[in-house]
Amino acid sequence: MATKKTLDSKISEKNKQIIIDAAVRAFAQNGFKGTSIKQIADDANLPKTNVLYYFSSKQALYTAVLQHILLVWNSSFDKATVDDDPALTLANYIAEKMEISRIHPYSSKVFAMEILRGASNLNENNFAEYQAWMKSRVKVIEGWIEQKKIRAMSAEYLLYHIWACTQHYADFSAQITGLRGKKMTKADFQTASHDLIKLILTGCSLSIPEPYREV
Amino acid sequence: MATKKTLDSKISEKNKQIIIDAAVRAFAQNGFKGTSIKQIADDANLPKTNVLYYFSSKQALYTAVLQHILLVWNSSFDKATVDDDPALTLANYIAEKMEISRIHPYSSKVFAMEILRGASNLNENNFAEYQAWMKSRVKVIEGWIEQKKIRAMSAEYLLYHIWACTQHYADFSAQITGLRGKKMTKADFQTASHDLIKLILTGCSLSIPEPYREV
DNA sequence: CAGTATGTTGACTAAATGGTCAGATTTTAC
DNA sequence: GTAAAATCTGACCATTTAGTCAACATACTG
Repeated sequence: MATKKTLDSKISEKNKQIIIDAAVRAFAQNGFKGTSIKQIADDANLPKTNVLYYFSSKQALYTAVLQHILLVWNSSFDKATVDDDPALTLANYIAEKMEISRIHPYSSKVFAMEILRGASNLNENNFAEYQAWMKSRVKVIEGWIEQKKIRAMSAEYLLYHIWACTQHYADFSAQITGLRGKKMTKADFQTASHDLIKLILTGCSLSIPEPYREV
Repeated sequence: MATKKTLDSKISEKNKQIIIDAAVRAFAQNGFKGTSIKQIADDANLPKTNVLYYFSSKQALYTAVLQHILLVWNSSFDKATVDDDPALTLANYIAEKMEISRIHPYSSKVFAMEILRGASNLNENNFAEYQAWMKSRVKVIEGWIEQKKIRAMSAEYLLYHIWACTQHYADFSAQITGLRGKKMTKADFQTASHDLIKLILTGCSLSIPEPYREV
């Protein structure tokens, strides 16, 4: 009885991962209701019943997908303090969020859809954690304002605006691609990222830190 | 044969409007696949078959909803020229888009979902029109830059950022409500709007026009 | 007012799909 | 090596739902 019962076997863990990856793509493209288990199973190269062996229902799989997505979304800003430099901290945060949009567009889309639909699948726990994060981050920004390191403004709205802009590049990629006539490359993301950093930092009356200065 | 065949009767027009309104709400909350015709019919207080009398299929109704939404989204910025004042023009545009988010949150959500899912229901025509709009608006902003009325920056990304922030207040309202513990009031929207205008205009090195100065 | 066009509706059908179950196969523990 | 646990899978079922149809009702037109 040395190994814990809850410790998943290698094979179980591997298959769950394959299924979740397929599910993220499918949910992002067709939403919860619009995605069938069969679709996910086909994409994962498994029979439908096998998917249901690992996840007892479509809802359970969807919940697992959401939790999985939340795990990925950590950033250095989570641990920033009032003693850090606001310009560099915010610039790094924006750059990291842009990179997440570039690398995990499907995750971002699933999350966006979940919020659009009313966030009814995010549990109390998720929200409590989120609220605590928000409270502490707002406090850091307000500390910067008190120290006159950054102009007076609403820390809450500032965070919303950073999220909105950075996530836009993942969530609305179809629109952006349609308007430009081609997909944004890695280099385009770099340009957009620096452009956004300049917009927001300048908007906060901060000067642009060295690593983000060139456009 | 005086009246055109295509001219809808009063009763037809009225019912179509009722159905579309119900459909916007339903699609925003459950997505295309997740919404049943019966749901829409119930919400519109009509039998399901009656809905199918006016719209030959769910897809046709959805397409009509999208076209209907696009109609609403005009703004004074559409007709701005390089001779207009950039600060006031952009501030007005942001304020208008914020107001649309406040008043038509369901429309914004349906549109966002459509883009998220790949925009496959927006036809060539829609996109061509959109591209033309974009091209002409970028030209205006670049004109301002040439005249040194506004700092050098990417006009394209600026527009994306304005859309992202303003639409965020409609599309992500569930998240915002969850984080604050209560829904944003009209006054909150006003504050957020002015806050955003200050962020973006300052970010463009523009001073805030009189009507938007107080926070 | 007669006849046609428009609008309304319940009954029905076919397909899709979430989920169950029982039995077969493979892996793991001792 | 053997038994138990974990994994795999096809057959099956109940439900939901988009869309059809035919009959009936109302509005419009000359």
